[in-house]
Amino acid sequence: MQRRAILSAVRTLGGHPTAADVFSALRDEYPNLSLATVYRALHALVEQGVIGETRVDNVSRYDTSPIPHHHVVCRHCGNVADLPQLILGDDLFRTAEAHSGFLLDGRSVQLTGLCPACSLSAVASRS
Amino acid sequence: MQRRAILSAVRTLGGHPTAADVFSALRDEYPNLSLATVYRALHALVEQGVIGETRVDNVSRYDTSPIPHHHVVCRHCGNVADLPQLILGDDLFRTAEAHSGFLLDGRSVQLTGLCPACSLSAVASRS
DNA sequence: CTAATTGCAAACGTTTTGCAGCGTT
DNA sequence: AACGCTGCAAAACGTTTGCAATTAG
Repeated sequence: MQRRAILSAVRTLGGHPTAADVFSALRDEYPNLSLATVYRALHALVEQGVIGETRVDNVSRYDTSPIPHHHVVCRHCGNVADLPQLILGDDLFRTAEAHSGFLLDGRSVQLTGLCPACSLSAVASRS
Repeated sequence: MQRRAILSAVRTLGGHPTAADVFSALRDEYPNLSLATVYRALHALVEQGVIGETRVDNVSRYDTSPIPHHHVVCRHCGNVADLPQLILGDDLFRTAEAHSGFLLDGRSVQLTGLCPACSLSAVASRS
C-alpha cells in the first residue's frame, strides 16, 4: 500500500506539490508506480480531509494542511504561497456575501501577483 | 471575419461564458465555425484588452469587461458572479504583500462558496 | 501582393476510467 | 471469498498548434 508513501511524500515535499511532483518524488523508490495511483490516492486523502487541494492555473496542487487558509499565486512562475486566513477578515466575507448572495466558505481565496524572485527579474529585464 | 461575431456573442451572452458557450451560441449562424477559431479570437481579444479572462476550475471564462474586478465562484454549479473590486481594500493588499513578499496586482481575486440557488438546494437536501 | 483569419485534424497536458491482477483479511 | 489497492492503457477534458486554404486590406 503505497498510499502511505504518497501521503508522506506530500508532507516531505512541502509547499504545494502537484500530482506529477509527487509522482517524480516516488519514482525512484517505487519504479512502477502509476500516475493513476497517485491521483487516486491524493483524491482519497482529500476526501478524508487529510490534505488540502487547490486548483491553480490548470493544475491541482496538494497542501499538507487541510485547514482553511488563503493562497497567493505567482502569475509568472506559478509558485504558490500561503497566507494566514486572518488577513481577510470576517467582515470582508460578510460584505462579499451581502453583495453576491453567495454563501462563502472562507477557504479558497486566491490572490495573484509576482513572487519575490519574479518581481526582481521583472525589474531587471526592464530595458 | 467572424471575430466580430465572437466579440458580440460574448457581449450578448453576458455573464461569464466559456469558449464552448460562445461556440454553441454561434453554431447556428456560422455552421462551420471552428472551436479553434473561437479560442484564437478570444485570446486575441483578451490581449487587446477588449474583454477579460478568468480561469475557473479547469476552464477559461470570458468577461464582457476587462476592468479589474473580483469573482465569486459557486463550488457546486460553477456559476460565476462579479464582485466590485473595492471590497478588498488597498490596505488589505498591502498586508498580504507584506506577509508574502509578493507583488500583488489587484486583479484576480477569487472567492468560492455556494450561489443562492445551490445553497438553497443544499439546505433542502439535508435529511 | 501581403498579411491576417479561418477550418480541420492532430497534438497537448492534466486528469479520469475500465479492466484485470494483486494483496490482505 | 470479498474487498481495497494497484498498473496499464485508453479515454476524457479543455485547449493549442501546424498547415493549407481563404479572405481582407
